[in-house]
Amino acid sequence: MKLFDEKNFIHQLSIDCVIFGYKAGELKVLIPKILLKKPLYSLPGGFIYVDESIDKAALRILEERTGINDIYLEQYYVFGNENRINNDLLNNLEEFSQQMNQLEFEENGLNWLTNRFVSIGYYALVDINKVNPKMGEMDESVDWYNVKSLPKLIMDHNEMVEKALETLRRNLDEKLIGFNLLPETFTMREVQELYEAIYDKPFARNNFQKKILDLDVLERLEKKFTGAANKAPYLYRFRR
Amino acid sequence: MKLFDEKNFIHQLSIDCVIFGYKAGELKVLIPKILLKKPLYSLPGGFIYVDESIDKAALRILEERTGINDIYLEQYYVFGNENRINNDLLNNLEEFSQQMNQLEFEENGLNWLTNRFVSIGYYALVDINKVNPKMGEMDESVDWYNVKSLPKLIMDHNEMVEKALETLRRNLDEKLIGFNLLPETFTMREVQELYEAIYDKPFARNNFQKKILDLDVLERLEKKFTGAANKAPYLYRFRR
DNA sequence: AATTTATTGTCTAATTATTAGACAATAAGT
DNA sequence: ACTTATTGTCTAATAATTAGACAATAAATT
Repeated sequence: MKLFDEKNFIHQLSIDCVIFGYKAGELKVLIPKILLKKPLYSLPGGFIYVDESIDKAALRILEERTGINDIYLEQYYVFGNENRINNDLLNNLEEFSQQMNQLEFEENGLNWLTNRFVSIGYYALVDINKVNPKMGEMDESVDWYNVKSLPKLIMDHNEMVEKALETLRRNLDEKLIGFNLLPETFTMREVQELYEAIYDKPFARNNFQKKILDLDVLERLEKKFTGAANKAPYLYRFRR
Repeated sequence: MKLFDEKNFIHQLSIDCVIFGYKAGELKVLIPKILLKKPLYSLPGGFIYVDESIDKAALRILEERTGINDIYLEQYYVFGNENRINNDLLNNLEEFSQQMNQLEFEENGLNWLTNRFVSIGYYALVDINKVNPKMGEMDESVDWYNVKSLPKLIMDHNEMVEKALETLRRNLDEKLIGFNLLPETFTMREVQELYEAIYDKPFARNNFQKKILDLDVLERLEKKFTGAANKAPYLYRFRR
């Protein structure tokens, strides 16, 4: 058995990903549940090969979890407190990966995993419909959680999500990255509801529509007849 | 001789600092010159102890170079291309640190320095008058260079400065951090010239003054009589 | 087929923010 | 007393944002 080969990874450096998705008015985060007696929730993460760029490592980790490889992602912060140690791993060594005990753990050259880690935070924006969440080797399940009601995550991972959301908010208007969270085509109302979910505040419909159209990045397509008893909205597509 | 003790540092992870200062209308960066036959310019950098937070490591490195310990600094980006290897070091092994050769280098357990490195970029803002630039163990000199005319630096360090400047510009208005570059008291003209140096563009004097005063973070002190044949400007101090 | 309902797209007025122009105040030189 | 260069601030012009209004319309209801 060889879960991780220490020779190939940069030690004490990891990547953790906040994967944002959007559905039905809620901004969501993909959270795996780790297979242990006491359920543990953790951001999807991984390590960097010694001959791999950190961006490629993040893309690889994301593809492993989502099956998507042309994902929007951005490095946003490094979490490097001196006490960033995976105590949950230490406390659960015997259960970790098929009841391996401390001795076997060391024999397998896995001791480096119990050291202090510096973690590079990435956040990703995905069309939630395109994602086929895959479990990691140690996971029991993977689920989407509303960013406003996440479970307690290990270490400082809740703080990592918080900071990712702050960065997303700062970048949303400037970089026009929000459309990565929507399907190929969408209505203006869907864009507005997405923005309202991200900023957690309402926008005025008339002015929001003007602001988005003035960006000059949307292409208006045919109307979308929903069957509702009202004027049918246009569909739009993000271009460029 | 023991320059670096590999046991105590996190391997393949480094910190590099872009130290900004301001003088006479010019935004400057502190650049050490490394002691080798061919002169090499490099950002001041260092490594992280295994029991040290990355922020503390950055502060320690900055204090070593500037003598200041209450410095404003901010982590801004991680540079992690797979080819970030210090070729200049590799090519100059025999000169590196008192003519150490490849064999001695290995015997001293310094081989880890020739691996690929991931570097966390920090930028710092200092009052240039308070700084007493100190040379590192391998430096021949340390000098302030105008950010617009830097020498060719090793590896991707020029790119690191460029990205630090972009981040400084993005944060300047939002976080009001520019005053860290000025002495305790200053005139409005000096603030404006600082902003003009950072953004590399002129501002209208009347509106600039209004904008800065409207921030409500400056305290107006006595007038500054310069001896010039014109109205004496007020001195201001940044508060909070 | 006319009427009603809920929503969409857009227009205009009101408000606020930004930019440009102007000028009095003033410290020291002539 | 007059001149010069610069400072501090005011006001008008312009631009951007916000709030209010209303016609258009897809389908259900009468």
